[in-house]
Amino acid sequence: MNPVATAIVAISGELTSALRLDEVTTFRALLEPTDEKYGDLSFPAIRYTKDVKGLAEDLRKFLSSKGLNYVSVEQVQGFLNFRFMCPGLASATIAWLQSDGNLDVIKAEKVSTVVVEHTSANPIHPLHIGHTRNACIGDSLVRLLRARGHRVISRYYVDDMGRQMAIVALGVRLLGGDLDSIITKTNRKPDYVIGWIYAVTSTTVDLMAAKAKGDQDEASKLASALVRLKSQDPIGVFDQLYNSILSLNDPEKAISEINSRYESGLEPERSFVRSIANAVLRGFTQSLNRLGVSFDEWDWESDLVWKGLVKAIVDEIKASRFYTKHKGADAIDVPMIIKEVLINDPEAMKSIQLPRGLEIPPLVVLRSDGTSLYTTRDLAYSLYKFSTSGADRVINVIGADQRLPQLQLRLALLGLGHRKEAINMFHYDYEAVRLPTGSMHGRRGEYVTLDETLETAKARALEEVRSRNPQVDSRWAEEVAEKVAVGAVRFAMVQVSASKPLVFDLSKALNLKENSGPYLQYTRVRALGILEKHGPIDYGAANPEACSEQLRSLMLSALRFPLVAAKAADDLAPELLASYLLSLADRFNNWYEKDAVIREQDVGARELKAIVVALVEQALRRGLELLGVPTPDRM
RNA sequence: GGGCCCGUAGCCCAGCCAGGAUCAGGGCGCCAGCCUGCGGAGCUGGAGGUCCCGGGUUCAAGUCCCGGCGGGCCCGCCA
Repeated sequence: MNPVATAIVAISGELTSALRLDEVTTFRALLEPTDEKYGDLSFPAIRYTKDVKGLAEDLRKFLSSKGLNYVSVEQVQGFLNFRFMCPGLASATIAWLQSDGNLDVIKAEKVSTVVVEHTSANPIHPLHIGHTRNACIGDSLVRLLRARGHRVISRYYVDDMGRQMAIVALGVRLLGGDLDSIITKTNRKPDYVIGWIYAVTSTTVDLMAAKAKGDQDEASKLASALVRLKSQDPIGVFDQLYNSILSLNDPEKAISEINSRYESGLEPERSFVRSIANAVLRGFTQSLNRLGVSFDEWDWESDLVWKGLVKAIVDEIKASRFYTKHKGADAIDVPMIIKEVLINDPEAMKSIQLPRGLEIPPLVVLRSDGTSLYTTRDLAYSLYKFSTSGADRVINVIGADQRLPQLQLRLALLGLGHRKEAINMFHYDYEAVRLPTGSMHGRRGEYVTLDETLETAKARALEEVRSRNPQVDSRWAEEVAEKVAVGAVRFAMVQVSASKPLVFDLSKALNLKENSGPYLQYTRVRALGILEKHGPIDYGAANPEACSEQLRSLMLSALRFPLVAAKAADDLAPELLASYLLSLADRFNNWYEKDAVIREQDVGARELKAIVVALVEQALRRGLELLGVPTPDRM
C-alpha cells in the first residue's frame, strides 16, 4: 500500500480501537472531504470522547511508533486534523515506488462471490438510453467489485417469455415467418427490424382493442403512432403487416396461444420464438461490445421453465402454508409472510426494509390458463442465480419502477424458507431516463437508441479530433472518436446518482467540456504527453525537498485513489469515483498551467514532478477503466 | 386513497444514509481576461442562492424527526 493509504488505514484502525467504534465509521469519517485549511484528513473526535487532547497525544505516539513521521496531528476544538507533510511524504512515496509500488485498489478483507445481474432488456426492440443507464451502472459495479478482489459473475436475464415476446412472434409470422430473409432484405441491425415489427404489431393490436371498447381518443393516438411507424418502414411491408393483423378475428387469442405453446416448449413456436430472440441478442451484443460491456452468463427465462425450475417453485408454493387463492388464481400470501415471518426476524427486517403502512397484495403466481407470470419465473431465477454461482450476494440492477415486485419477490423467498437468498438479494434501483421531449414508449417504437446516441456522439467527436489533428489518417481519427463517444456516454450515465431521474439531453452529454468523460480522457493524455517527453524517471535523483504545496496536494490526491475506489466498490457508488476523478483532473490542470516539468532545470525537482505526473496518470487511467471509459493515448 | 423517490444559483448536479469548524460547493451557460515554449477538450477573475415551505430535536441541521407543497414512479391473472 502507498504511504497515504497505509497511514489512513493505520489511523482508522487506531481510532477504531481507542474509541471502540466500528471500522466503517472511522474509515468513512477520514475519507470525508475536508476544507484544506484544516488539513488533509479530519476526525470529529468530540462526538466520541471528552478527552480530545489526550486522543491527539495518543495518536502522535502511535504514528511515531509506526514510523509514520510524515503525518502530523493537530487538535482544533473538537477535531483532530491530520496533515501529510511534504519532504517526508515525498520520500516515503519515492521509496514505495522504487519497491514496485502501484495504485491497485485496496483488496477487501473478506472476499465474497457476487452476482450482478444487469441490463436484461427484453429481446423485442433495440437497446435505448434507459437500458444504457442500466448497462453502464451494472458494468461499473462489476468492474469495481472485481477490482476490490471479489469474485464477480455478471449475468444477463433473457426475458423471452410472456406476452410481449408472443406479440413480436405473431408479427413475424404474419410477415411469412422467414426471419432471416426479412432481416437480410434490409441492411439494418436485426434488433431494429424486429423492434419495428413489434411496435407495429403491438400498436395495431391495441388499436383494435381501443376501437372495440369505443375509446376514440386512444384510437386516434394509436392511429397517428401507426402513421409514424409506416414512415419508418425499413422493408416496405407495413401494409401487409397491418392488414394481416386487422384480418385476425381474435389477435389476443393468437397471442396467448403462442405464449402458451412456447411456455410448453412445443414446436414450431419453440424454435421460432428463440430464433427471434437470438437475432435481437445479436444486435444487443454488437451495441454492448461498443460500450465495453460483456456478460459471463446469458440466462434464458425459457430454459428455467423448460428445465422444470419454475414448476418446482410453483409446487413449493402450493405445498407452503402461505399458499392461497387470490381472485381465484394461485397465489402466495405475502401479507401473511410479513405478519408471521418477517416481523419476527430482525435481520431480515433490516435487510428488506419494508415501508411502513404499505399494503402489499398477495402475489399471483399462475394465470388461470396455467401459464406462469414474470414474478414467478423471477422467483425461480433468483434461486438459480444463488445456486449456480455459489453466490453470497446477488445484486439486481433494475429500474425503480419495479420496487414493489422486487420487494414481493424477497418476501416470497423468505416465506418459502429461502432466508439466506431473501436477505442477500439486493435491488439496486435506478430512476428512469427521460428525454427533454418526454418519456419513451417501447411499445410505440418511440425511443432514442444506444446506437444512435453513440453515432451522434462519434460524429461530434470526429469533428473535434480532425480539427485538432489535421494531418492524421481517418482510420485513426475514427478510432479515437469512438473512444471519446463511448467515454462521454459511459461517464454521463454514472456521474449522476442512480436515485435521480436522468434527463438525457444528447447535446449536453456531447458537450466535451469539463465534468465529462472526454475532459478526463484529455487530462490523462496531457499527463501522458509530459511523461513521454520526459522519458524514464530516475527515482534515485528525485529530491523530496522540491515538493511545493501544490505538488504535495496533487500527489496526495493521486495516492488516495486506492481507498476512494475501495469505498466506491463497498458503497456500490460509481458516482463517488466519478467525482473524485473530476477533482483530481481539476487539480492537475491547475497545477499544469503554473508549473513545468520538462523545462525544469533542477534535476531533483524535475524527477519529483515527473513522479507526481506519473501517479496522476495512473490514478486517472485506472479510475477510468473502472468506469468503462476508454483511455486513448492521444486524442 | 396508500407507499416510495426527487426538490440545492437561469440550467445540470455533489454534499444528506453515518449532523459539526466561514458549509453553502462543482460544472454548463453568461461577462471580462490568458494562445512563440510539457496539447487551449485547458487556465484566471466576475455576476448569480430564502439549500421547496413550516415546525421540532440538538451545544450544532442542507444533513435527523413531524407536518405541508411541487414533480416522478408504483399499487395488474403486463414485463
